[in-house]
Formats: sequence, C-alpha cells, structure tokens
Amino acid sequence: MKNSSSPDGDKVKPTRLADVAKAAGVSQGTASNVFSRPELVRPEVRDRVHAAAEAIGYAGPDPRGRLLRAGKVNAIGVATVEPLSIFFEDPYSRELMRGVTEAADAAGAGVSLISTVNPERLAWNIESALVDGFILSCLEGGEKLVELTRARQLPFVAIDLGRPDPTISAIGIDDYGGASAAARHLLELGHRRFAVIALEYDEGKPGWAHPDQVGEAGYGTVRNRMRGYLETLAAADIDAGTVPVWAARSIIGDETMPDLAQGLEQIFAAPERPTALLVMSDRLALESMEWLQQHDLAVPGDVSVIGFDGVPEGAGAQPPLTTMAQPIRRIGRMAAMAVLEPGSLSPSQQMLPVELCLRSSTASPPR
Amino acid sequence: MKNSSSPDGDKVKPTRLADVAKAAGVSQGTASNVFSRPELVRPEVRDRVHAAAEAIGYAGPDPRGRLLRAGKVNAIGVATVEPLSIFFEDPYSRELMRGVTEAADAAGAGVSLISTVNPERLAWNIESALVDGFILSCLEGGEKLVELTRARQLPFVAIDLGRPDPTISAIGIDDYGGASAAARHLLELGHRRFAVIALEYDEGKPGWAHPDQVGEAGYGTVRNRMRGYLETLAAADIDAGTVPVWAARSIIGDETMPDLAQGLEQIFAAPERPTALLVMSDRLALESMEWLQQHDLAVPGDVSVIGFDGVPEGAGAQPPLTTMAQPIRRIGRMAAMAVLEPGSLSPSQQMLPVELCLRSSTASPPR
DNA sequence: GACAGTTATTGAACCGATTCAATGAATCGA
DNA sequence: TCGATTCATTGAATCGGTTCAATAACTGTC
Repeated sequence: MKNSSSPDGDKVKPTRLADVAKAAGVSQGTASNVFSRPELVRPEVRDRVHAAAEAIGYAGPDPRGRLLRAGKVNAIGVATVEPLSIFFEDPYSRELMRGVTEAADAAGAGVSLISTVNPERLAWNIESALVDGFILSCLEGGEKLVELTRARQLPFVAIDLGRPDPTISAIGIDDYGGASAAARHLLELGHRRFAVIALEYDEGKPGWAHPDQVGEAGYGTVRNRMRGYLETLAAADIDAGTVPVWAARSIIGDETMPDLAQGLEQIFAAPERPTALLVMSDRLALESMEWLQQHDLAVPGDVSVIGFDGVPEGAGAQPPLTTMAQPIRRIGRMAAMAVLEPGSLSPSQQMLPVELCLRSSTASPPR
Repeated sequence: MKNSSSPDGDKVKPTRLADVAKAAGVSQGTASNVFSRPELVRPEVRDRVHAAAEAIGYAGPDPRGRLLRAGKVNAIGVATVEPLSIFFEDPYSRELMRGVTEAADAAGAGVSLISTVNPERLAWNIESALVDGFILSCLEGGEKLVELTRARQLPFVAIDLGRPDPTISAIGIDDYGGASAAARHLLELGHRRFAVIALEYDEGKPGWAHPDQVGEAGYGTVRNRMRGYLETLAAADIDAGTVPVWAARSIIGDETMPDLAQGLEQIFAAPERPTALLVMSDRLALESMEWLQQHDLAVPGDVSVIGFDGVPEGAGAQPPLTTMAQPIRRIGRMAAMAVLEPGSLSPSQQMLPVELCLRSSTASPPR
C-alpha cells in the first residue's frame, strides 16, 4: 500500500503540494487553500483535491514550508548546559518546568528541550533551535549560553543568572535575603554553633572554603547566600571565621555524594560540634539529614538542618525539611510568559522573594 | 545601539543573508559559505562578510531557511493527550523521559514536548510539529493521536498502546504475564482473599467492575492485567466472582484521590476483608498503602499490597513497595532510538518483560 | 443587454537559506 | 609560454509552502 515496496534506494521524494495541485488539476494556490483555508474553496473542488492528495499519498502541508512564510514556530526553547535528562531528574528543574509547561499549555505552545553538554554542539544547538524564544537555565556557568542566545535576537529570559547583567532580562530570587532569614531563624531558636554546606562556588573546587574568598566567588548565587548567612551570624556576634564552610560539588543525578559525606565527617569530628546546619540547597540538605541519622545524630534533636529552594521532596522527608522556599513554579510561569509575550516583559530584572517554609527539621538546640 | 529606537511600528524586517551579501559585496552563495562552511572561503573575504554582518545586525543564518533545504530538524517529538506538565509530574512519564532524553542526548538531538489537551488543537499541533519523528505516549485513548501521526508519514513509535495494531510499531510490556506473576507471588505467600484496584477501564467509569465486562474492556492494558490477575487466581481455585474489583479514576496530578478512598472503604467494610491488594499502578498502590495505614491496617502485617510499573518513588515509600517493575527507562531509550534511526526499528511490535521487584509491602497473611 | 457586485481560481512573488555546475583567477609543471 | 590543476567565487535553481493582486466566471438588477 505504501511505497515501501518500490525498488528504489530510498530515493522516493515525498509528494509536495505542487504534485497534488497538478494531480487535481488546480493551481497550487488553490491546493494550498484547501488545506489551510478550506472555506475559500468550493466544496466540489475541495473534494477533488483531497481525493487527489489521498491518491498520491500526500502527507499534508509540510510545516517546514509553512514555517518559512508564517514566521512563528509556536514553541519555546528551554536550554541548559546539563544533559537533557536533568529536566526529569532534578527536583528543582522539574518544578521549574511544571511552571513553564503550565504557561506554555495555556498559550497552546510547545516546549523544546535543548541541551548543550557538548561544548562544540552548544553553538550549533542554540543557533539552529526552532523556537520563538529561549528560557536559559544557567544555574551554573551560563555565560556562554547567554552570549550565544543573544546573537539569535529572539526574546529570552535567564533564570537565576550568576552575575547580574542589566542588559539581559532575568528572573532571580533574593538569595541574600533568603540566606539571611535562614540564619535568623536558627538564631532565634537559640543556636550558636553553626556550619555551612555550600554549593560549589568556583567551578568544581569542593572542600573547605574560606569565608573571605567566597566574598569574591565567581558564581553569584553562592556568593549572595554565603554573605546572607555569614553577615547575619556576624550581626549576632558569631565570628564568621569560626564557622566551618564546606563546599560540596553537586553533580546532579548522582545519587551518592561522597564530597558531602566527607565534609560532614570532618565537621562533626571536631570537638565543638555545630548544632545547626545552614545548607544551600534542599538536595544537599536532604542528603545531609540522611547522613546525620545514619551517624546517630537526631534531626532536629541533636542538629537542626535548614535547606534552600523549597523543592516538593522536602515535604515528604523524615523529618519534613524546613527550608527557604523559592516560588519555583511561579518563576517558570513568569519566564515562559515573558518569552511568549515579549511585550509583557517587566523591567528586565526580576527579584522574587524567598519564604521561610517552616517544617520539622529545625528546633531549639539540645540541652 | 539596537534598532529599538527606530520610529517604525515594529515593522523592522530582520536582516537576511542576502542583505549581508550585498553589504559585503559578495554573492549570497559566498555569504552562506562564510557561515556554514567557512573553510571554503578566503579569510580576507570571510572577515569582510563578518564585519558587514556585524554592522547591519545580522542574527546569523535563520534556522527556518536552513531547515527547508536541509531537511532534518534534529529533534524528536513526544506527544501526549495530557497537559504538558504531566512529563514533570507523573513518575512514570518522568522515568520514561529520562530514557528518551538519554538517547536523544547521545545522538545530539533535541526533544520537543507536544501536548494535545485541546482536541481542536490536537490536529494542528501534530501536523505542525517540527520534528523528525514522534514518540506517542498514548497511555489512554491515543487512537486519534496515532491516526494523526500516521498522516505525517514520519517515523513514530507508540508506547503502551491500548489495542495492539500490527500496522504500527509499538513498544509495550507483558501486561498479562506481569499481572499473573503478581498474583502468583501473593498466592505463594499464602493469601486466599484478594481485592483488585484497577485503572479505569472504559473511559472514566470509576466504581465496581464485573470481571466479565472487563474481559472486553476497550483499553488493552487494563484488560490484560485484569485477565492476568483473575485467571491466575482462578487457577488456584479462587472464584473470580468473589474478588472485589474497584476501578479508580487516575486523574494524574491530582493529589487527593476520592475515588480510590471510596473503593477501599467499601472493600474493607465487607465482613471478609481481603488480605492482599492487587493494584494496577504504583501510584494507586502508594495511595492505597497510605489509606490503609491511616485506617490502622498495617502493611504488610494486615494487608499485603503489590503495585505495577516500578516507578522510583516506590522504593522510598514506607514500607518500600513490592511491585511488578517495567523497564521504563529502557522503553524510553528504545523508543527514542527507533525514532532517530528508523532503520533500526525492530519488528514493529516489541513486548518487554516485567519483573517482580520484591520489597517490603508484601508478606504472608496474618494469623 | 450592459453594469455592478460577488465569489472562486490563478499565477507569480516571496519566505531565508543551501547547493552545485560553471566561471574566473591564480599556481604549477614541463 | 601554454595547458593542466587547484582554489575561490558566482548565479541560479531548489526546498515546500503561503499570500495577494489580478482575472474569470457567475448572479442579480434596472
């Protein structure tokens, strides 16, 4: 029935609209109308064209042709420098994408996932993506990504860009304020001995971090959260120099986190153990709680843990994780809408608040 | 710096390759080569063209133009009849997509998410999707979806299609065998009193189901699993007529499941309570366990529960869920590869095995 | 029977690039 | 110095549609 039995070497060129027009004995213009604006053509002719199309196996107007003339692709691209699977693995990305897809669905648009793990293909993938605009998930090192995207001259929004750049529109959160609130919460519970688990802050250098060097860390999110923690502690007369800070690599999708375990081991081997852990992400916080419990340290009985991000998984943990919640989904929705209607794009830079989400992993210190 | 200050009504037509060519004083062919095959053009000319492009604000070759000529989009489409957000919410879809994206990444291809919630847009979205092929996630009612996709004459694979159709290539699992194995597992533990929680089997009719009617249920997956359960029980001399079967609507993304609770209530209000629950999906199984525990029925102490699917969430539940695990990720990978290299497409119909994943939600019956 | 008014169809231009046979210029060998 | 090569560039065709001004074919009116 199909051309699968024809003896040619896969050279069968697909039938085009022009072929249909010829077969039906009408002009190409009419044939086009039959498919795109049927009301313009007489029913009789319409049927004839449809019949002809059927007869020669026409697959319908090729979107590539249409696209060229019509312009809009009706899809928004989400680009990352991680593997594509991150969108389905990482709780934060997942939640973000829920927001993005909600907005896309509402607008009847599709969503294209674009990965750029391979640095050579990075450029190509961005340059050749068939989308009306981009959302850049540049949680880490998205400089290059931004640069390439800008060249496309399509609307785009950066999520949580490291260093703020007033010339590009970005949606971010109040990292400093959130971290500060986290520290304040623990201080109010009466804690005096802290430790910080940080995200890696300078391109893959896990290990001990000097608070001073972090001040100039390349990656803005980490810098701001760190400053939020330490300055707030300092304001309560806790010397930043005495607070151990461990930067853990956050290889996403990797279940075991040896870095983190190593850090916690050292932190809790010290004579003066901390009673509270300020953790820069929920993922790290969740893993930390697990480690603590495996080492007979009760949460929050012995150690309080506060996370950052507010991913849904935190609520189901044992105990439920207290955290600084970002409006992740809202960020996704806003980003999608900004791309879909560039006009509505608010003042280029958006800084959303972070809220304390009080659950059960924090309490007053023991004794 | 940009044309944003020009006083026209957004009529600025973007600059084209032809403009650049003219500005640089070369032919369009040469200009094209500068961008796509720079090695063919003399460095001197190359620079001149680049300079001209820069000067008039050329955004680089428009992928739409390129596409028309070059053919391949280099992206695979995943279509569903649910909202797009399902890809990030539903554990099964998520796991499937991990597989799909793994394969896509390996091939350097992108992934486009296509939703067809809106039945009017269904056709349009499929017809105008810019992809090289489709993966159809037609877990429910994908008939129409298949039909439309076939019309595109692009390679496509159906995941878990309800009614088997030898003319389309599909990847599915051994529903009958899996269900049978689940029943066998519980029989071997000594259970004799069962209840079945089924997925809805005939387009949104939750409630009690007569095993006989299920035999002809429209939706293949449910029919096969049901037969697997009941025939295996029957082989152990358990009359299918005495086994309560409750079909629960599985509105995806909806947290509370009143249907399910209603069914369980009635099942456990009966004088002869079942000691084992055969559940057709992990999601329903997880919710069932929660319900049971809230009603002081221990799992597996009082009631054993076995799920179906093998989503990652089952492992973290309390107790960890025993289930019939599909090779979900592998299905995703296979589907993606089949679409990316239609040549490698194996015999059109693939039926993958389901494995008993023994965890802690099943045990011998009480007493 | 001529004229205005609809309505359906046509033909050609156009969307923005890539590709390739043909041309021209420069280099090399004998 | 001439013919053979190589290399860079050009011009035109092509990809597969949509759109729109112009035309043709009717309908209805006075």
